[in-house]
Amino acid sequence: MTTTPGYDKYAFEPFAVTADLAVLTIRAGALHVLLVERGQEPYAGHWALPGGFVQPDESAESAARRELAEETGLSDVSGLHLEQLRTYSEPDRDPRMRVVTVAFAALLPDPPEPHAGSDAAQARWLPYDSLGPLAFDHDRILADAHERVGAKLEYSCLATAFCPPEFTLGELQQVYETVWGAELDRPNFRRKVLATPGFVEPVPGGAKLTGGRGKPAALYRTGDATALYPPLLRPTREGRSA
Amino acid sequence: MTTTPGYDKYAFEPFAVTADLAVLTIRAGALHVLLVERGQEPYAGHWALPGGFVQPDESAESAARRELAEETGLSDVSGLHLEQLRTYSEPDRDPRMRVVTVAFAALLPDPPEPHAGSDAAQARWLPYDSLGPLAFDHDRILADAHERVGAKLEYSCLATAFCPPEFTLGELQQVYETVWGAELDRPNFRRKVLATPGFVEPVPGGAKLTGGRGKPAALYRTGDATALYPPLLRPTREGRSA
DNA sequence: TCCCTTAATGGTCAGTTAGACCATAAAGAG
DNA sequence: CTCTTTATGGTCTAACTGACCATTAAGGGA
Repeated sequence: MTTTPGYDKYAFEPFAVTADLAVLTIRAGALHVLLVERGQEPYAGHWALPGGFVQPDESAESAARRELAEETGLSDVSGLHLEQLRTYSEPDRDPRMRVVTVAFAALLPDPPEPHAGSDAAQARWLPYDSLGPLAFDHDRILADAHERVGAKLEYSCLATAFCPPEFTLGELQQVYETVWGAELDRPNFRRKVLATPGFVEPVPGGAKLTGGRGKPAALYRTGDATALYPPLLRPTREGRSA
Repeated sequence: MTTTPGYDKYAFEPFAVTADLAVLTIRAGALHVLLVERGQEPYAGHWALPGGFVQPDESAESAARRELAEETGLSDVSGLHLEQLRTYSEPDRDPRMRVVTVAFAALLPDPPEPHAGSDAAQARWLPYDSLGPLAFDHDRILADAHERVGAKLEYSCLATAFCPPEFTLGELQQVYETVWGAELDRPNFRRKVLATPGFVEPVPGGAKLTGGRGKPAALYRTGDATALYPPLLRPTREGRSA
């Protein structure tokens, strides 16, 4: 197995391939991530993104969805939004061996209590802010996931993936505000969402009443649109084009 | 080496990992792709994206850049834009063995004549339109590359990566038109580009004269901006939000 | 040499959109 | 019963886009 470039083009080193997940949700108005506590070295005691090896008969996407089901304990993850982020392949990302990781982002509506994986690792929802250093390069993967989701909110109808089947426009707005870390004007947000055909559609004859302290809000469901055109741009960030 | 999910989480199958490239350029107003002709089965005689195995001491990015240098014959590829697209890992994408491919898109200004790789495979620039079926799932990879680049032109200053060090606004506009397959209004395009600080900056005291048949165009260089805000959106495509 | 064509550049004008903001309605809390 | 809270509806203005016209400056051909 030579490593000389160009010497034998078909020499190759077998790598381990894993699928790791940045599972995001919004709980109590804050972005939360599903993390597992590592029980062994390296990074014993550190939090890490859930994930596992891709099996011979499955794609990275299949592996990610399987892991998602295992870690969240959800019986049906087929409808959840799962998005491939990118692949991390630096030679020294895992001190034990050469591991190539295909990273995914998953978006969940309500935070179900996490299910302890079969490896007995503790799985918990932790707030995105106030996270210590994660194991391996998972800080970077998580940051990439955050940035990707934030960007996709601009030009896609992805935000409803964070919402339960029926939701109010206030909840939808909170998704944007939480992910972007910025406040939005409520009437303007409302105008934009309702002006986009297929983003949301009103629930036939309902309005949410109890819990809230103010005027009851109308309930909406996810529409059939996937793209948001023109986009809903994040509040101006100075130096964005620098 | 078990494949039973959950049975032994740390069982893993070693995979071959390759980095494949969609090298794009614009030649004579048409989008061209660098392809190599396969000399052996499977897909002997078919065109394929250039690529190769990731070596033990390099990341997928390094491998992609190395392949890029080998296939194009360029001595310095360090300044070229290289972007990771996504990873293709379906179990049956290569009939010979399990191969996981990290795909990249590369953007080149002027089309240098391709360099025959060390495996003696013929490498050629072929027009993006009028391509027959490619080997493996490279059709899909190439389509994904096209879509990604087209999307990034909207909200980034990536277009100059297709241009030589000094270029006219007409050339820059042709990049957009070629990738998007749509015509743009010249004065409006000019207004937008010049209104974005750092997108392009004028060459100190020059104007392009000869070759062209009309009024000589001013020359510009790539600016220091990377993002385009607000974005330069593609002409309205009906059903975009459906 | 003198048009004619071509392409770059400069400008106008109206429709659309986004951001800021005010006003009203409808619930619960005290 | 009034105050607070939240949803909803509406206005107004600046910015931006898209369509379009005008002018300038080159080369080509009669």
